[in-house]
Amino acid sequence: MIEKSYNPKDIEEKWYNFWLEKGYFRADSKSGKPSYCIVIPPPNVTGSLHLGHALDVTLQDILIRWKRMSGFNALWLPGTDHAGIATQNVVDKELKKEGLDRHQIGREAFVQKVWEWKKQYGDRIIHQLKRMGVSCDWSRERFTLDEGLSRAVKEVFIRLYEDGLIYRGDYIINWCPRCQTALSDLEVEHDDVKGKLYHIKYPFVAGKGHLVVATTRPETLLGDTAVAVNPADERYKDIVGKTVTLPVLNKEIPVIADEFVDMSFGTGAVKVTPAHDPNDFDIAKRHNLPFVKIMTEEGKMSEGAGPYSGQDRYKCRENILKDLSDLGLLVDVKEHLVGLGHCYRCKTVIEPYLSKQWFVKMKPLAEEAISAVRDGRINIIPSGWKNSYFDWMENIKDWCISRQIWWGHRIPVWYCREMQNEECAMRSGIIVSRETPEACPYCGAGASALIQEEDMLDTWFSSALWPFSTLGWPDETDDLRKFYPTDVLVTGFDILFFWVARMIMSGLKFMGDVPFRDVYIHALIRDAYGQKMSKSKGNVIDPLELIDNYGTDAFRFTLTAFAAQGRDIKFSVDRVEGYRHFLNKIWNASRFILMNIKQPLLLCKDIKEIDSLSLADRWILSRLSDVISEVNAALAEYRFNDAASILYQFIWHEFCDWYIEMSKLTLYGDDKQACNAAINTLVHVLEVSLRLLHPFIPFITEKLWQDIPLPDRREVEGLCVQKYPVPQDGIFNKDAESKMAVIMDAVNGIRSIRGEFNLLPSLELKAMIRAFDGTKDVLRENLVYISKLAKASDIEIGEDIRRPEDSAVAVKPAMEIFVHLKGLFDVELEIKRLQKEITKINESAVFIKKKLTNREFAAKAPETVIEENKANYKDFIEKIQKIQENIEKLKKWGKQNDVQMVEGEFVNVKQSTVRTVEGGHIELQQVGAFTIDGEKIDVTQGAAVVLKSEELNLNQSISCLSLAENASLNFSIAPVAMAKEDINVNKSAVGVMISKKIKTEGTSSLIMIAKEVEGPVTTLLDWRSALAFGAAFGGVLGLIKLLRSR
RNA sequence: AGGCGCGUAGCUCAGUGGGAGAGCGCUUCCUUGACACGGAAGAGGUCAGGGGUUCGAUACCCCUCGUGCCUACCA
Repeated sequence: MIEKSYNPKDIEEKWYNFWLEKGYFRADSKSGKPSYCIVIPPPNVTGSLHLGHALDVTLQDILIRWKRMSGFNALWLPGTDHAGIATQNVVDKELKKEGLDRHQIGREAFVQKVWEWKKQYGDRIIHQLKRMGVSCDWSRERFTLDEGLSRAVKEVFIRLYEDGLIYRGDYIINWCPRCQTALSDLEVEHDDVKGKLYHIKYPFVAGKGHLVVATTRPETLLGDTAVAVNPADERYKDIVGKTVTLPVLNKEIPVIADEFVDMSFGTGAVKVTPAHDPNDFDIAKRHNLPFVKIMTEEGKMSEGAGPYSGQDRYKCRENILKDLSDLGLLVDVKEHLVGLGHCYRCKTVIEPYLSKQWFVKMKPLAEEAISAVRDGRINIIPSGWKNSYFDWMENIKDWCISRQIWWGHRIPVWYCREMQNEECAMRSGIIVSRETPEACPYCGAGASALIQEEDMLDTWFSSALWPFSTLGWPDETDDLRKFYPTDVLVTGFDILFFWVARMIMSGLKFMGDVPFRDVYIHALIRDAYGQKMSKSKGNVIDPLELIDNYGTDAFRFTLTAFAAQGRDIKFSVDRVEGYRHFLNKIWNASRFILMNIKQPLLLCKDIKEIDSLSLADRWILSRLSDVISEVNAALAEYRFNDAASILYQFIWHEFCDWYIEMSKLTLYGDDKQACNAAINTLVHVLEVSLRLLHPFIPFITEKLWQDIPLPDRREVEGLCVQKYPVPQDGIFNKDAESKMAVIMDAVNGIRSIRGEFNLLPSLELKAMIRAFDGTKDVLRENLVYISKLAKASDIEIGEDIRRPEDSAVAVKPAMEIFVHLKGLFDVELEIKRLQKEITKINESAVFIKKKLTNREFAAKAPETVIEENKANYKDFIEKIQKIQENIEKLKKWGKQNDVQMVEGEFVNVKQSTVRTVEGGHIELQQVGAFTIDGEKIDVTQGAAVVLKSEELNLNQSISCLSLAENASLNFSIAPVAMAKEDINVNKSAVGVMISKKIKTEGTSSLIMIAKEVEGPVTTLLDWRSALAFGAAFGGVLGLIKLLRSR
């Protein structure tokens, strides 16, 4: 027997190992099945699992498991990324702890160290992924620095170079002074920072006067080689061509005219620092200005900065401002918001820096990539991201790919120092080669004359090849033939440009085909307040902690349920707990079903072979069929959250709340055949549901599925390789669904009355239902269900039912339900209730009426809409009328139902004792009868308890009176209704309970009876309070006051 | 500066040109033989505000406010 509640820890590791041992995740490059392939966005090898990964892989796993079960040769190719700068930084830090720095130990030793690090910690992320239950083909795991992938990187570099798409040159690049490397534009994060705009005087060399320039970076004036104004600027018309003196350095620089200058900004005059600003660089190129570098790679002032040489860039700013101020050249300082670039790895402020780097020409590559998306060869989902994609692609700039780091792919370039002939010189001695060259291929200089390029490639250069390099490219492998193009790429939008766009470009260039047909872009996960999670903010939720606390399945289901397209996810732990409850529900439903499979097994192989399916059976099978199509459809469109909620709704509210409850009737009944049909249906629906749920919550479904004693089970097989359900696994049956709707209406109607009158769930009700024709027949045929689910032992159904007195009503389409309430009835409450319902319906009715009477509507609205509205209106009006009739009737009754106080007396008292909850005991006195005014009253249910002791508390014995079980009390009392009206009591009151609770097998029901007035006792609704109350006031046997209706 | 998105129940969010849904939370009742990680019944919304298109707008368009993000060379 399985445990009472679900404990994920017991099963996850076991079944993951089972899957691995069976090799279920392995794809077959020779398979004849259609293939389906996803390459994982490779996490950083030194990273650890965060929520973003968790979401990403959960969605991929859902797709892969779904496709695998749906008969595809599914390959999910896993791997990790070497993450050049990030990994290098990590190892740098380690070295620092040892008091070392990578330059001290040298390049080779450092790289060796990183490899060791990778060996030691590189598996961590993989282990963490496995805990997510991912069904990757681990036999194909790749690492971007693997030999094969490195070969692909070299090959791509060389081919791009040969095609003239890679070049080397001096340009302004983004330089991180801390990481000491160039970065691509994408690797710079822009943040608006409060800064200042300084207005500085540049005196004219000839004559008096000066020009005022505005700058946010005064320290760069040391590298100024001109001042620029707009040629159209009237203010400076006569100044162009003059010479000004560069403050502090007293260098003469020209005033030039360039259209770039924005006349409206600052003073309209710009200092030009060609070596430290990309715009100034362009201006300088146009005007042949000199380039003066004033900073070092560490972000300190260099010799070019003259007297400030050696100072930190910010210290220098302070000093220069002071000097300018002293010289009277600083004329104004204004607050100014500056968009500052920061290194995406270390957040250091980026320095635009003139430097010799390698670049990829992007425009030619981008063109094809744009049309691939435009013409639909690649589908971006949600499609809103297409705009961003096009926008970026159409304005793409060349990609700086060289990095001054040691960990990664070294640029396969050598330089010939000798350049002995023209060709060699023409090529600047650049040798691009797959192998280390023995000699210069141009001038024949020997190996000793050749120096290898020190720089490494941007990590994203290798990631861009991931969809084909992992499949074996440049070799023409079976995998490549079979799985390229891959089917879908699942990732967050944060790497759309970094990675997705570049993969598309390189796939098209080198494979001649798109790398994937769909790109599914999911949301980013934020914390409960919508903030991005980051270590520095300390708001990071560790997925492994969630897994430990709630289990992988609950975590996965939460992520899935949240994964609505196009919105960020505000993640909170509470939600995970909620979905764990869902798993517990599944667990217990399974437990119930497995417990009820009776021996010998009567399980049938095919549910369609079972005759004598009941309405409930047919209904749930029909619902199942529908759910199967909906889930498949949702998955096909990447509507993960829809799929999750469809399943949640079905399992919990249809299967558990309705079907399982109904099945109990047949399960515990005498009809063997019906019972067999029910068991088969239960098992069938469970089995199919587990298959349906498997991609979402693989562990619990596998475990439970293994526990089902299926007749044709092959012991060794796992659920994860079973067929994914198709609609034929259910049996669609419209008739059953509409009949069930009638039954549900009836049950809901009765339950509503029970709930609103606060009647005990255990109280058996007596109901009458007025219904006609088909509805009547359906109700009659399925009376047992209504009786069971609504707890109504006595139900009468007919066309000419008349509403009994003291009954509450529920009006449903095609039926009116009356529930006898007898003494429990409260006219006022019922009238209020019904009037409220009328108000509600009336609002809708008025609205529709308005529409229907509008001539334009009748003329222009589509026929179907008009019909629909008419039908709705008719229903509303009928309902309102029926309810109104009921209200009228109630008002009449209300007059007769004056409340009276009646005295009564118990007779034939026998005594017995039961224990109270608190450890005391209650003496029960069995009563043969009960009289009021000498008239003998029958008692239907429960025991009337009279507290007769003078001073009782709960730990003392309480003498009670218990009424005979088979007696009946015709004018029973509505305890709750009374209590709601504030019963008033005084000290002479006697507490009376009519309660089944006191009987061993009983349920509870409570009545406080009171005489005369003094203070409300509304709160005395639970039986312990009642006992206490009775005890406090004491009581006298026989002195009973009853509220009596009529 | 431009672009994109969001604003729906107390919270987190679905959703659609024909008068609004879920989960959690809340209120009341209940230990009935899978489950209190449960069952039953309720309460709760001018669908941010204003204008327009339409027979009809929460949905489509425009504007405003609030909010988040992306891109960008404004010194």
